[in-house]
Amino acid sequence: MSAAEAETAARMFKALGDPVRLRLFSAVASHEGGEACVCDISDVGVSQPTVSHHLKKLKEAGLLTSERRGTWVYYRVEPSVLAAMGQLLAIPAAA
Amino acid sequence: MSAAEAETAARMFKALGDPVRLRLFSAVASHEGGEACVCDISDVGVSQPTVSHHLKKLKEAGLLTSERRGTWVYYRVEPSVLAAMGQLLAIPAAA
DNA sequence: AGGCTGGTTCGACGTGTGTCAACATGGACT
DNA sequence: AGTCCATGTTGACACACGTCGAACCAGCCT
Repeated sequence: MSAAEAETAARMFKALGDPVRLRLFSAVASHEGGEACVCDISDVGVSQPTVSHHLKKLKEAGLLTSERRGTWVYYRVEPSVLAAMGQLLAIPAAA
Repeated sequence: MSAAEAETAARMFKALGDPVRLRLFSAVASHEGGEACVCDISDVGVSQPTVSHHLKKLKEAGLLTSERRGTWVYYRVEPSVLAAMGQLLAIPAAA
């Protein structure tokens, strides 16, 4: 594994390396229709600005995409990135 | 996903959220026999104490186990933890 | 015993990260 | 227009993290 590959992949793992972000990500992923508005998932024990901050981090890492529809902002998971991470873990597991 | 579950899982993702650790982990996993001694994988661009520090972090996260055999210390991946992480990513990918 | 090589631990330094309160933005509704 | 509500942004602070050099431990070798 090259240094550049590691840099890219580590950014994704790092994005999930926080309990709050992991719960937010899981909440979006398991929500009906694969998308959720912020108001539905902001009960994770931290203040609302902190939720927004973490969602921004997840978006920067490429794990989520956001879209504004009227008053609310909806977040959706990016399946391709998820598959890449899963494959990265599956290879050593098979060996 | 509960707060306790997120805490545990986030520790594993966080452990892989560093390029150096990701390369070390990948090197151990892809090494012959599923195990590697530190001297075989310590060419990742950082000093040797730093390598030891990161290996300790991976061990604390439950991703690696270490065993001393004579002069050398061998590290090995923990397959069960790997499978748990993969499942955590596979569930949202399928939905 | 004494030295040599491989690994770990310690102490310290700079940087990054998570968190919040306060403020700004942007759309809906009257 | 003007107000309200849902989000995002900014600034600031404490804490954790990555990194290194130096000191320290654990086995082999002569």
